[in-house]
Amino acid sequence: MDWRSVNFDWNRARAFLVTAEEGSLSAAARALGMAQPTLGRQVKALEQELGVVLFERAGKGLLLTPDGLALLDHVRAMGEAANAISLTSFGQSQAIEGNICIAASPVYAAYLLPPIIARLRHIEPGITVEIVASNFASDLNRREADIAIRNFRPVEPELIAKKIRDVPARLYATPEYLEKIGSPRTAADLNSASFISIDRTGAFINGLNSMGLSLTEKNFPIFTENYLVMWELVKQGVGIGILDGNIGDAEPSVCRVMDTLEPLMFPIWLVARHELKTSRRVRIVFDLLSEELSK
Amino acid sequence: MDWRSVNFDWNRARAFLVTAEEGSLSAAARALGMAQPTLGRQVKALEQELGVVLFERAGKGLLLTPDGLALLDHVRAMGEAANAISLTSFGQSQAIEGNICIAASPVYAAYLLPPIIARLRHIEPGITVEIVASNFASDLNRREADIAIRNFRPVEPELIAKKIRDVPARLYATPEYLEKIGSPRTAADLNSASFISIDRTGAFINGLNSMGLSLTEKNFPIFTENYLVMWELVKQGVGIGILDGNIGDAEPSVCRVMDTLEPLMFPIWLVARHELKTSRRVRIVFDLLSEELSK
DNA sequence: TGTTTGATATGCATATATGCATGGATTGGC
DNA sequence: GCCAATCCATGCATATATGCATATCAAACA
Repeated sequence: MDWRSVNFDWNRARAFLVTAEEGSLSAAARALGMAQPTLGRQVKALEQELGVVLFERAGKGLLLTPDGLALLDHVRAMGEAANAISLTSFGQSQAIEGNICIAASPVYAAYLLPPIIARLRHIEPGITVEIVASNFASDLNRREADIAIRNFRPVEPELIAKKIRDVPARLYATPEYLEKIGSPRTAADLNSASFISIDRTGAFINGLNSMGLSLTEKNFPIFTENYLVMWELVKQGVGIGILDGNIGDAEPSVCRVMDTLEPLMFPIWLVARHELKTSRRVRIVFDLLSEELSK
Repeated sequence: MDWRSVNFDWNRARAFLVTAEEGSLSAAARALGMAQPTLGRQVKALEQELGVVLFERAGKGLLLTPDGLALLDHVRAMGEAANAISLTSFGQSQAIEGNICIAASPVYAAYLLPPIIARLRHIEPGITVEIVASNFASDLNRREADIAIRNFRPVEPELIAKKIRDVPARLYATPEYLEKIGSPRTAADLNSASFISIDRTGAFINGLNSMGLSLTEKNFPIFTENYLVMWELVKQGVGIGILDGNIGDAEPSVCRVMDTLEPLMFPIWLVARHELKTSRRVRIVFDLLSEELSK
């Protein structure tokens, strides 16, 4: 076969791809962990090598030329293939040493993961861990994470998912706050209580009312989208918040609100890519997470 | 997006692809026009980078491992895309044939441009060149030229201008002439020297005096508006002339006058129409001029 | 068994690419 | 209209990769 046609610098194609997708050399350099001048020179070199003007240098940022646009599709294909190489080789690597990236919600990342990570580091000191704490489901297929802890059944059919168990969500507040609002014992007693809201859409109210309460918007004077902030507010005695029962029960400064209330149940799913089946490292961490989260 | 998964050395993937397809490092090196040790090191580095053993080193030739085989499909996909990039860009770079008109002063046209044009013709035989040698700024907007070399910042805001660098203007004469006037070493020694003037307005005298000389009209017995004529007069030992230091220094028959004299600095600007951004042909010539004039 | 052939590794001088620091230019906000 | 922020380009010291010459190795063959 004649390989001359692929005999250009492939790294420069990578530079072009990331630059085009990110929109600027600086952003691309940050994404790739390289220096901006390096990427600039690589793109310029690719233009010379291919004899095509890829970008218009336009003061702020770069502008893709029509020629560059025409090439972008093919470069994207290269990137997809490169991604597949990376994922496949990651799965085939039998080395236990290496990095594992775990995605979880901020609450789980802050309160559930630390002791598990500590144990993992003790058992397998060769494994380093990266934690992506986000409320948004990380894209495992793009390797934003290797393992994800989610509270819903994953929709991606190509992913491996394991349901760990159902956990209760309960209401918590400080004893001082509960005393202040008259130590509520029935749902009606909570009609004048303050709740810390964690969404704007009203789904939170509906969820609580489905537990048997009858709350209105006036019960939610405080809003934050951040669960950790909500929890700190609850611990400070500002109002009532809802949280995973296992985490709430472990916090000594708060207590359950109306223990008789039936808790809201939700599932914990552990999700991984197909490489789980071939990579020892992923398997070890997955199994450990599964075991610890079942407790 | 997360680009970490494509952030490995793509050239090493190319090395793996061609090696696997050709069956040996030596054959792959021949196909790619590289040295065999280079390819061997690239493949080895890829194995380390991915944490996968790709080849079994077996005395005669290499043997693909199952892991390597699993990756080969994805690497082939990369190669296919790379091939598409190469073909597409080749088709697009076909359109560079045509004429380019370059405007420059007669001196630059005579002494700076010829080697650059020669190189351009060598690199891009499809491009033909027209040179407008004039002291008057050609009107690019009227397409009197596509690219202009000027010694001042262009005033037209719609033109694209790139400052190449500042060049020194120095005094030159033949060694014989300098000896004849007493080998001048100070500014005062030049008070009886003959200069070849290249303007009538007196700006030339003022320019020289701003360098530290103290000349009067009697020092300018010869006038020509043509720099080339002036330079020939200097080379014939008629008197002292001023010229771009890079051109003057390259002329063996003359030498600098009073080397201690601080040279008069003036800029070189490369100017083009907005078309530069869309025309590969203009871009190629512009970049070449920029590169060569920077030397 | 010795020899030839075609392959992969290694040492070293050199070429090439990279990062850092900085300059220059443009945009957006106050 | 000025200032700050952001982005691209350039110069230079350094790190990295490459090529050449050569050593080493294994298999085929006389």
